[in-house]
Amino acid sequence: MPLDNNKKKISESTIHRLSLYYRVLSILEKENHQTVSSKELAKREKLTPAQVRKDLSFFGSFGTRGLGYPVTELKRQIGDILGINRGWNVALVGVGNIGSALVGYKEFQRQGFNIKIIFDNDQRKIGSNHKGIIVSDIRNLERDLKANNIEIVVIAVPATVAQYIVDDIVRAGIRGILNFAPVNLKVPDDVFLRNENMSMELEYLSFALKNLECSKSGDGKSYKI
Amino acid sequence: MPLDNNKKKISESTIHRLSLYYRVLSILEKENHQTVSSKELAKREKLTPAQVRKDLSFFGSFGTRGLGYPVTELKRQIGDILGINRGWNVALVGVGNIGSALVGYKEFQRQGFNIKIIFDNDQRKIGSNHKGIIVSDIRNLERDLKANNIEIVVIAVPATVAQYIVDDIVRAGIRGILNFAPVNLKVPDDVFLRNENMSMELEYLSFALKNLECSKSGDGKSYKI
DNA sequence: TTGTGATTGTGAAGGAATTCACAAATGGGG
DNA sequence: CCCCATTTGTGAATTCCTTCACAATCACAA
Repeated sequence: MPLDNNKKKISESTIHRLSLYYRVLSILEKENHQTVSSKELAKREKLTPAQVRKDLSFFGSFGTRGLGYPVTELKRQIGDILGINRGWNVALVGVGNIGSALVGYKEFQRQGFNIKIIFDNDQRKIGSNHKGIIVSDIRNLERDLKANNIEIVVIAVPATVAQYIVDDIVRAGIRGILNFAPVNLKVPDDVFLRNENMSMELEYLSFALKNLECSKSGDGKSYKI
Repeated sequence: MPLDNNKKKISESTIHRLSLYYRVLSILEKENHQTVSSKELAKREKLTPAQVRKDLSFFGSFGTRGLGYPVTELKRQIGDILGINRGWNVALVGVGNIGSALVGYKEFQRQGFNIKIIFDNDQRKIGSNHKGIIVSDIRNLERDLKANNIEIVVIAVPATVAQYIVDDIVRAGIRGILNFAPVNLKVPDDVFLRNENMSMELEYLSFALKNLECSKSGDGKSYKI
């Protein structure tokens, strides 16, 4: 048993919901709301007020009884928890279909993820300009990752080569990887790998539509067959 | 109490795992495996064998005791369950950054999602050719959705206009919507809406890296703080 | 034909996540 | 200055999901 004492377990879903709260709070802030109740927050994300309060309570007491949560302050707090206030240096590997879309994806910058460098192995792409960033040669991956203090790498290369790229990235000391290739990558235990599987939700829709006659269940989260 | 009898509840996570199984089975098929055990299947997706067997058991008995599951047959079965064998007519709204990436995203076609028509409201884009598809005027949305027998619509428009588009889509009778806009959309109860939030996994990485010193827990699914 | 090793399918147990329910706290109004 | 309406924070209860554990079954070999 390692030193697990006085450390609370935070589930993956709680973290994902923090992302949702953050987004809603950004909107509320623009709409000039001073405070927001767990009830309102829940309604905007189709959750329960208790869920919102419990999620937040893992990290502290941010609200005022009788009033709710201070919008701007809570947004800052969640940003701190998620670590997106500080900003991150991100590299992108692969400027194909998906890659080029990600370079211009405003939402990333807005959340503090700054794409500092882009890699590709295609001579025709290397040296070209994408939204102000010159595409680098993948052969200089390790050197350039270090030179740019990259902390997170986004992979948008064909599935067939993704594992080789990941191996190089890990060797370069990167601990955080977001993978868009539709393949399961192997990384050491001390590296965080997350997958973005864009077909998954479509397949869920497909399943839901196919079973339409059986209708949605109450919470919209599960289906009868 | 409605007529819930003899209807099993299938959770969202089970469906998502079916997607994973399907992908692995496609690979195993290419690698000419005849059969696969729950153990092997589990290993390839970092799950437990029991999980694999239970997931499948919700839908039937596809394996042979002592042998495992027949690769090609199981792939077909899961394809049937997910509804991706039959193919779906998909429309895309918005050919910006994300939209144009999705048009060329091979994985969609491979899973039976065929983008038949593309809409935009930008006069400069309407009429232009994207991977063999001529961009249609959003003003003809309802007419063209019906004319093309569209069943699923993918939304890749700016967050500010997404709700208006969705309202139109719902009015046109579409029951399945995949939303890439970073905003929470309202749809009637009988419409299936799924969100693809590409920042979410990056934010999860951010959280994980920020809390690195506290280390990963055993299963890599939760973190101590 | 029968024995053996492997693997499924599944109730039951265990664990995790969500919801409930209420005491504690607060701001505002009279 | 105190009461009331409101909302938080949180143990306890509940629901949901995963894992365990083993009987049932099968292919294959001898």
